[in-house]
Amino acid sequence: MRCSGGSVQLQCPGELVAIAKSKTATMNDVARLAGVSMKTVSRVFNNEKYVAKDKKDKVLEVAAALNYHPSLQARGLAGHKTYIVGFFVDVPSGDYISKVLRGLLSRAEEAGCHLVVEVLKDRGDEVKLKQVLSSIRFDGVVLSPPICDDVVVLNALRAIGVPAARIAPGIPATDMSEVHIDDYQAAFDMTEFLIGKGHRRIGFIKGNPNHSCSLDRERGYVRAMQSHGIEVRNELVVPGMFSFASGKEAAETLLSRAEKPTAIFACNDEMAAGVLAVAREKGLAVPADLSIVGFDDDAVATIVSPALTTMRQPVEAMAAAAFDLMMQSAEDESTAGTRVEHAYELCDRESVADLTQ
Amino acid sequence: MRCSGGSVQLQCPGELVAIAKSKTATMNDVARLAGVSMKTVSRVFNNEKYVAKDKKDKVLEVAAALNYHPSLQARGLAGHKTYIVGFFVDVPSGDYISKVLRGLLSRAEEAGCHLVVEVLKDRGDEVKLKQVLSSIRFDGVVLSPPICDDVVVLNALRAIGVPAARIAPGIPATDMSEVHIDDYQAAFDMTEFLIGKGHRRIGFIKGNPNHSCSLDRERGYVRAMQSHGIEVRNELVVPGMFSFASGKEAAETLLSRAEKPTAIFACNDEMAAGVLAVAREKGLAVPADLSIVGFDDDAVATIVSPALTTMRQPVEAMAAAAFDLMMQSAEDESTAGTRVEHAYELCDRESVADLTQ
DNA sequence: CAGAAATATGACAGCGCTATCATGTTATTC
DNA sequence: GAATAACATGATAGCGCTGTCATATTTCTG
Repeated sequence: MRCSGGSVQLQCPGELVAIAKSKTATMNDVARLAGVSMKTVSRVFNNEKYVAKDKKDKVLEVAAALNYHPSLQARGLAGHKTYIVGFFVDVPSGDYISKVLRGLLSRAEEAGCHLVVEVLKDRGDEVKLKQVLSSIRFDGVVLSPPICDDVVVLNALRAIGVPAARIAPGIPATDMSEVHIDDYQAAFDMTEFLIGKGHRRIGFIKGNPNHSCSLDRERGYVRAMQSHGIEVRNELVVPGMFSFASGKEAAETLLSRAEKPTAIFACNDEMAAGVLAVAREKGLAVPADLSIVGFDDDAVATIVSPALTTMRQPVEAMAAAAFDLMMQSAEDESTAGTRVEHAYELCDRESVADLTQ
Repeated sequence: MRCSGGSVQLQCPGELVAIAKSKTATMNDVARLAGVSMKTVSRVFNNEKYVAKDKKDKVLEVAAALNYHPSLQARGLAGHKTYIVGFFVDVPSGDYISKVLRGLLSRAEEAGCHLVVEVLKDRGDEVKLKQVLSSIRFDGVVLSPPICDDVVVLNALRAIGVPAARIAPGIPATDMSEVHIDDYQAAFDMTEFLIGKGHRRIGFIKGNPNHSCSLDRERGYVRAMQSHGIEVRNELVVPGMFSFASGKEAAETLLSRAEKPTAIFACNDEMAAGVLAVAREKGLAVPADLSIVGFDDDAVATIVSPALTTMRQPVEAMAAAAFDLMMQSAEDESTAGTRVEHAYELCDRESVADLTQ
C-alpha cells in the first residue's frame, strides 16, 4: 500500500507526511514534492495560463495534502498584488457602517482578499494617514463618508497610485470610482410625498454637514417645497448631526415653535427616532398629531413604533459595488472614475398621517 | 544655504530630495542617508536598546524627511512580528459587534497594529479557516461569540501557536485569555430585581443557544426564581435568537398564554424591543400592563420608549481588554489563560413597573 | 588594571514568494 | 518544410525587512 493519494505518483511520500506534520508548508515544499519548479506552483496559484493540466492537478493535489496556502506577507512583498484592501472609516459604528462592512467583507471573501479596517478621524489625521499608506501596500481602498471627501486623503491616495472607490462622495474626483444614490432627488421625492399627504408646515432636520448627502438632501427638501409654492421657513430648518441625541434636540426646537410643523423630515432614521421619542414625551401622537419621516431605512426604522416611513438606500449592495469598482479599476485603470447610481426606495410605513382625508 | 534640516549634517542632501520626491523610501535609503547600517535603522524602528542617541536622532530625522515607514509586508515576512491581528466574527453586524470593533480598533492603533476582519460562519467554515490561518500570519487573534466556542477554530489556532483572546466564551480553554462578565449572576440579579418589584409571573426569552451567555443567563433566571420559591413554568420560558424578529415572535407566544406574564425578561435588548413592539400592537401599556427588561444596554435600549431597563456590559472595554490580553500573551506565553471579569451594571430605566406599591 | 559585563554597530543570510528572462517544445502558417 | 506563433517550464534575482553572529568600544568590578 502506497500513501500517495491521487492518480499521480508522488516523488517521496514519506517527506510529504513529514512536512504536513511539522510546520506550515512553503511553495518550495509543494514544488519539490510535485516535481516541478516553484514558478509552476506560483502559476497554478495565480491562475496563469500555460500550465499543463497534469502538472496543475499534481500541484493542487500536493498543496491540498500539505494544506498549503501562499503566504500573504511573502506575496505582498514579492509581487504587486497584496490581497489586502483597506476600508477607511471615520467612526466604525452604527447600522450604516455595519452594512458597509458586510458588503465589503462578502466581496473581499469572494476576491480572496483581506479587509483591513483603518479609523481615520474626519479631517486632520494626516499623521496616521501617511503612516498607514506608506507602511501597508493596499490593492485598493474603499472610502466611506465623510472621509471620501477629504482632499488630503484623496491626494495621498493619488500620490501613491492606489485604486480607490468612494461611497456616497460629495466632491468630484474623476479618477476614482464611486457609488451613490441621488440624495437630492430622493429627498425631493420624500418631501413631495409629505406634501402629497397634505402637509405644508414641514420641519427639516439636517444631517452632519461634513457628509455631503446632508446638503443634497436639504436642497431636495427646499426645492420640493418651492416647486409646490410652499415657503421654506428658516425656523423650520434646524441642524442635526445624524445622532439620536441631535434628533431629539432638533425636535425640541421644532416642536417649541409657535406654529408647530405637522410633519418632520429628519435626514436619517436615528434622528427621526429621536423626534419620535420627543413627540411621545410631549404627548403628541404619531402620526395623528405629528408625522415623521427618516432616511436610510436603518435598523431602528422598524424597531420603533410606529415604524418609520423612510427612504431606503441599498447600503450593503452599494458597498459591494464599491469594492467591485475598486478591483476593476485596479485591473483596468481606464475604468477608474466610473460612477454607479443605485436606486432608492420610499418605504411607506406608519409614521405619516394623510391630511387630505 | 544647505538643505539639511536638523542639527546633524546629512551625507548627501541632494539625494534626500530626489528620493522623497520619487517613490516610497526604503530602510536602505534611510540607512544610507543617515550614514548608518540598515540594522541600526531597524533597531530604531523596533525600539531596541543599544542605539546611541545621536544616531537614533539622525535616523528619525532622515526618516521623517523621507516620510519613511517600515513596510508591513516586509516586516511580516522577515521577522516574527507581523503587526496584524485578526478579528474573527460570525456576523459582522449589530451594536454589540460595533462596540467590539471600536474597542479593538482603538487598541490596535495604540499598538501600531492593523486589524483584519474575517467572517467565519458559525461551525463548519473549516475551509476558510484553514485558508486564512495558513496564509496570513497573525500576531494574535480575537474571537467573539459564538466563534470563541468553536473547538475547530480553537484547535486550529493552537496548532499554529497563535495567541488568542476570547470575548465571553462558554467552553473552557486554559491556554487562552478571555474577558467576560458573570452572565449567570447578572441574570440572577436582574430576575431578583423584577421579583423585588413584585413580579412573579416572569416570562423569559432565551438567546441564541450557540452563544454560551444564553445558557448562563437562563440559569441565572431559573435559579433566582427558585431561590425565591417561585415555580419556573415551562410555558413562560421560550426560545429566541437575539433578533428583533425572534423577540416579537417570542412575545406573541408569551402574551397568548392564558395567564399572561406581568414581566418579560429578554436575553438581549433587541429582543426586548421586539417585545415592546408586540405589547404596543396588543394595546398593552409598558410598563403599566407589562414590564420588560433586556440585556446588554444596546443602542436600542435608549431609543425605544419607554427606555428599556437593562443590564449593561462594558463591551467596548471588554474588547479592548481582550486585545491587551492577547498582546500580553504574545509577549509572555505564561500569561495566556488569564481571565478578566468585568463588572455589569443594572440600568434601571422606564420599562419596569413596581407592583409592590 | 586585568577581565568581565554592558553598550553599540554592522555584515550578511534569508523570510516565501513573484518578475524577468531564457529556453524549450509543440502547433500553425503559407 | 522553414518560419512563425502559441504553449510550457525553470533558473535566478530580488522585494524590504529582521535574525544571527561577529566585532568593537566603553564601563564596571574587585
